[in-house]
Parts: sequence; C-alpha cells; structure tokens
Amino acid sequence: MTKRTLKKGQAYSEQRKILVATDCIVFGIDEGILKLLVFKRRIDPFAGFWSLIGSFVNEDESVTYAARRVLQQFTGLENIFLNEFKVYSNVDRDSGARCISIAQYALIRKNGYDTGQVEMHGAKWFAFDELPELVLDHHIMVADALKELREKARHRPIGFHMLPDKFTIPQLQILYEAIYGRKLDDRNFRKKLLSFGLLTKLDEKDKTTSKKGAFLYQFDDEKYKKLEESGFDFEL
Amino acid sequence: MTKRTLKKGQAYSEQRKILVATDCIVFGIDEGILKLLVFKRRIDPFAGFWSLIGSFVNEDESVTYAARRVLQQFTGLENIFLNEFKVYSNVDRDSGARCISIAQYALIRKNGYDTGQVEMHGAKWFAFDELPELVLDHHIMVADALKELREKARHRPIGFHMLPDKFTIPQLQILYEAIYGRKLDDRNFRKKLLSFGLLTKLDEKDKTTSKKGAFLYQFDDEKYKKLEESGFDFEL
DNA sequence: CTATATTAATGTAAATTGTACGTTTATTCG
DNA sequence: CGAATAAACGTACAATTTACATTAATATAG
Repeated sequence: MTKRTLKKGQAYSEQRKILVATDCIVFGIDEGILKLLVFKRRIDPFAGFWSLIGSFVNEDESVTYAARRVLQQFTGLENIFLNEFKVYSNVDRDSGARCISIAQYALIRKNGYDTGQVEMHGAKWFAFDELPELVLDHHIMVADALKELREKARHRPIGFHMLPDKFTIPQLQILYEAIYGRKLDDRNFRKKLLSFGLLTKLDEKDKTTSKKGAFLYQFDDEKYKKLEESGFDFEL
Repeated sequence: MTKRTLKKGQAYSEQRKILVATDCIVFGIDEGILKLLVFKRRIDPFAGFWSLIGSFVNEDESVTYAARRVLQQFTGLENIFLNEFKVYSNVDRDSGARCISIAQYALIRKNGYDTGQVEMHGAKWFAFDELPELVLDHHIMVADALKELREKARHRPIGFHMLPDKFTIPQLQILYEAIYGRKLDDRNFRKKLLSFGLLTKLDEKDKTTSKKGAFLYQFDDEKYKKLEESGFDFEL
C-alpha cells in the first residue's frame, strides 16, 4: 500500500477504480439449529464454489436495495430483516478485482421456503458445524456475523425475525439457545421475557411439540418502538 | 430506482460506476464538553462549506487506511481509535456524483493538538449545540455516530481513547457524563469502575483541579483483552 | 498558623434484579 | 384411568444497583 494523499481540489472523476459489492450472511433456525444459507458462485474466479449470497451494487441502487434484490431472487421473500455490520476492504481480498464488500446479516423465517425457490438457485442451508469451505474472505464474514448476531440478539429483540409471526415461548427459548450456543433456564427465561410486557398472549395453542400445547404469542412492535425511544434496554 | 438483476456470469468489468469515500466523525473532549472536529470542504460541490473530515478511498488502500491517512493529515496523530459504523449509500446522497460513504467515528486525545495542525488545515472543533450546518448528509452521520458512541461506550471501554494515557477517575466520569449527556453518581461510578479491576493506580496525583489532588490511573489493556475473550461485559 | 473552602475518596442500608431450584397443570396415549 | 410429557408457575437466596452521608487531603485566605 503506497502512501498517497488527496490533492486539494481533486475532481471526483479521478476516482473510479473500486467495485462495490454486498454479501449477505443469511441466518435461519431449523429444528432448534441455527443454519446458514449459501449458494454456488456463478462468476469467476471460483465459479462453482460455495459462496455467501451477494451481488454487486448497481449505480442506481443503495446497498440495502442490492441486498434485498438478491435475497428476493434466492428466497422469494421480501421485507427480510437486514443488518449491515462490517465493510471488508482489504486491497487483496478479491483476486478477481479491486472490490470492497459491505457485509450484512439477514434473519429469515425459514419454513418451507427452504425446499422451493432456494434450491432452484443452487442454494443450500448448512448447520454451522457442517459448513463447506467458502470463497474469498467469506468464512471470516460468517464468523464476524455470528459474533455480531450474538451480541445484538442479547440487547435488541431481533430474534423474532427468525420465527413465525405467532410463536410459543419454548420456541423462542430454543432459538436463543441456538444463537448463544448454550442452554438457558426455562423458568428464568420466561420470567424475564414476559416482564418486558412486549408479548401479546393469544388464545391459540401450538400443539405440535407437546400434549399440553403451548400458548402462542405475538411480539408488540409498536410498544417496543415507544419503549426504545425512551432509552429502554431489551437484554435477554 | 429500477429493478435490475445481475446476469449469470456477469463480468466484473461491467460494474464501474460507484465512487467509494469515507467520512470521519471525530470526537474529542474539551473541558468536560464533547466536541466534533470539522473542516472547510475543498472540492465542489459545496467547496468552502463545513464538512466532516473525509476522503475518497484509493484503489490501493483499505477504507481504514484511507481514514487514517486523512486523519493523520489533519491532526498529525497516528493510531487513532476508529470505529466504522454505517454505510451511506442512497443514490442521491451526493449531488456531485454517485458516491457511497463509509462512516467511521474517531476518538482522539484532544490536548494541545487543537491549535496547531488542526487549524492549519482549516479545521475547527465545535460543541454539539454550536455545530454549523454541514454538507450533504453529514448532519445525519453525526447524529447516528453520537448514538453509536453512546451505545458503544456503555458496553466497551472505548472512552479511554479520548483521555490521556494517565487520567483520574473524576476526569473519566466527566467524560462519561459528556457522552451520555447526563450526570452520574460519583460514588457509584467509582465503585463500579474499580470493581472491574482494569485500572492500575499510580503513585502520582493530578492537582490541576483540586487542592487534594486526584490519583492517576492507567487502563490495563492486556487484562481487558483477556477478559473480553472469556465473554466479559464492560457495562458502565 | 489556623480556619475555611474545595474536590477526592470511602462506606452503608434498602431496593431491585438475577439465579437456582421444585412443583403443579394440561393433555394425549396406552 | 394412570402414565408420560412438555408447559407453566412460584419461591428462597445471592448479587447487583441505587440512593444517600461522611471523612480526608491540601491550598489559600485571614
């Protein structure tokens, strides 16, 4: 890396050499196991190898838009929860070109979608202990994203984005256990969770996992937004 | 924004239109007041207006490197603490060109440096309630950075980067009060702070603010790194 | 050379929150 | 109708946070 300074009054047009891409670390929960969606890369170098889902950012779109566009393509889903967490810009990170990548993790409601559209695009869900090798610096992105997710999920109610709109408390607990990678006490989890007053209990029960059945709840987004503004800390 | 999809096997070379810049939100503490360093922009559009310190990212440097380069230029300081926190990529954010900016906040030890090199470059420190208008979306960046700083400072020991290597506990408290924008209880602040065991008490005293004098401390970086690895939460 | 003013430092009791457990409840199925 | 199973509830103790009062060190004014 040579030292070079921007000359006074340098024109915009002198600067045209860096490509901008975005890569998505797509998380989903499946049978209590946190999984990652990756696909077979189509462009050289490394065409045919496993890669994160990503795209170049076109001139007429924002980074977020580019990510939504490519996620929509692969999963068919809109309104996916996205969180940009780091820019990868090492000069030699991509042997194909000088290209920076804005990494974002995406949380998706993985339910049935995993068979259809996803596989059509050569994409596949992997558990973290069965991840294949990934191209470029994507394995670093994944490790960083996991760290970010763990930290963020503790302080913000983002886990809900990986569950259906209506969910049970045991389901949520299993999700958190998958994210943190450790067991939680069910009684304390429930107590703390409900103490926030952010869940609306429904009259319906989910009976798929027990004879007794567990009540379904919904997350109260409106209420959360109000609380957040007044400096409320979620902390689970 | 038009919908456009990346064609299969699209070559890297077809994508060349977005400029990459970085802007630094430079924080420093001065007499218990949190301040921001801005400078008079030199390139059109808006040459002559107040702007964050920033630069285009050259092809042969990383984003961090570009930020360090430009900060070095303005302050003469190396090893400035930098934290990338958001990418601004709206299509119309810069009327001069299609340009994304990777925003980073920088924490600097503002002490004497503010007169010399800084003013030579047409830069100036402003308190937050006296900020001038800034170009482009820079006022949004500042607001976002402040929010990030407040959140980060609560959970990570980054405030120290704005103080001299040797500092007193009252100094640190004043810093935190400036960051949070509210008073803290001195007895509880000290108790919690010392409970981490991350400060090394020196034999020297600083007598500039009181007759009694306050003991100087140093932050134990080594010890913190070890604790951090084993999942320790700073929380002040 | 003593009293006063000023900031630093230490302490403690009550309230709140977190942790570690045991028990009861609703339901299906044999 | 009893056994099995996951859900839901409750409680005692530990740890942490909060609110508040006192003592200590020293320069300076009188």
